[in-house]
Amino acid sequence: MKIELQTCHMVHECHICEPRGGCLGAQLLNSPGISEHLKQARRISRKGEHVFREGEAADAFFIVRSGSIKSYLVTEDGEEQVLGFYLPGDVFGLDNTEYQQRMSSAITLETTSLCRFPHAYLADKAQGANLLRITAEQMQRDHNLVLMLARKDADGRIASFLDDLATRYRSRGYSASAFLLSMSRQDIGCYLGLAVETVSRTLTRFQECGVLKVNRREVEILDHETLQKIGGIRINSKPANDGSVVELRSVTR
Amino acid sequence: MKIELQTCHMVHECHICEPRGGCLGAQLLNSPGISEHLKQARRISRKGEHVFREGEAADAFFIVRSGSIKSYLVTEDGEEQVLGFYLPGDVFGLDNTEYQQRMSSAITLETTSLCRFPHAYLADKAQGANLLRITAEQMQRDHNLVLMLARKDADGRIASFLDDLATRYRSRGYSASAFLLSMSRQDIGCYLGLAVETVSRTLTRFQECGVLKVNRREVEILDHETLQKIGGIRINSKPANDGSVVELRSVTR
DNA sequence: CGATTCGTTGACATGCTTCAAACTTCGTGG
DNA sequence: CCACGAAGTTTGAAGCATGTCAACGAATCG
Repeated sequence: MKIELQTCHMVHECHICEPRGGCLGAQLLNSPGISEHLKQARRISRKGEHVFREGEAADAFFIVRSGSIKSYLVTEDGEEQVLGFYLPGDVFGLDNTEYQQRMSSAITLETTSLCRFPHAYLADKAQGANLLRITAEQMQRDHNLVLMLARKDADGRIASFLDDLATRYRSRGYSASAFLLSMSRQDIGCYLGLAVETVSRTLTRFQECGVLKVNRREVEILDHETLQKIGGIRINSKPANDGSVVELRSVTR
Repeated sequence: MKIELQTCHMVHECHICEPRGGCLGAQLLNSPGISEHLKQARRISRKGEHVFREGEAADAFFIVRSGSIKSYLVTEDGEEQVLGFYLPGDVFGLDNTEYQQRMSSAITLETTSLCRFPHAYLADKAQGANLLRITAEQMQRDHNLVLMLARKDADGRIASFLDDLATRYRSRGYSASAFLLSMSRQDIGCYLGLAVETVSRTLTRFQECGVLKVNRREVEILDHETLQKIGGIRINSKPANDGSVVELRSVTR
């Protein structure tokens, strides 16, 4: 099997954001008079380097230009819990404590190019609405993870995970059918609350069923529909409004 | 068994917030010239009434004065996923989409008194820092839930859940050893990703081990230490800083 | 007072973890 | 460039924790 692999490398302009309806990064990058400043804030990290660690002072957030980022927590016993993965176009680093300390750590999964945006900068430009959107997106992601962990079995979690990756790649202009996993089985298991062996076995079984092809980090999705079916339940996008009135009773004292 | 039960009812002043170091509610309530306005915004809901539903337009957030609230999502197949419970002093309703729609539903678990704060009001008073704190707290809670679902077994989840309730009650001036569960076994299971039967069985076993006494909604914790030990791992409060330097490499183009 | 919801308990099935081993790939230093 | 060890991936076997199904008693509600 030889898949036409699409990697995230060498994307040097933020047009990756355009298909998403103009993300924060695009808006900031296109604002007049600041391009030069931002270009100086561009950084490249090699695989396995931390962008920031839990507890550090937070004075900036980031946008992925190319590569990928793993967000994770460390528990008391030294185990890690992966909270999510950030792909090109994703914004991260806005989830800080009230004292502006990092609530999680962020590490590169491969050679990664980032843009760094100082927090103060955001306040100056009154990008409140954008900040709101990023925060809302982050919460939606967290809720989705909770839903997966609480209600789905291994098959459902893996299928949803792959489907989510495919969707995100598509929305950024990459192939949704063939891509390279930048994270290890370990990371996937740690994200989905599964043992590595379960991740591996499930992928193998999916392959045997003809849903996808997988070889190490290379993934080719053959049957998106079935994959989504296996993924099953997800957050209801439409309000569960059955026509009933709001029941909140008001009592003035 | 007859426990001295402490309920949340009849708390009519927000001094419940004081022990927490002055919460948003206390600050807003104590601000000059607005008390009257807020008092008019006080509402009482009976058990099982929605404060808001997923998808509705969001124009206000709330603080629990007495009673308790369940926050939840509805999945495509009509199942619900509980995201959390709010006790007296807790702020909720700030987690909205970028279009100011509710991301989750909120329903009362018992007769509940709330204060309603219009969003516009928050902006006017420049309570940005407080809003930041609430959002950060919300994210911490979400992360904790993810951690529980991904890494803890049934015993650990139940123990952590009870320990968390105890801690929150203590910080609000209630007894941390004896309290009344306002949520059903169903709700607890739906929150922790467990079947009702598992919740029931686990509580029974904890009682047999002498860790606690439980009778329906009445809970008395006999051995906090063991409960915490069972709860096991939690988010590491201290940064995992092993003295290593920040590894982010900067490259100016 | 009957109907319904809630909580408990038992028996059984099973999906996932754990343990173990082998193979492959990767990185590093000789 | 090769050799070696470390790390990542896969596969198998066995054990067990949790879900499912079923039944019953207790509390609650109208």
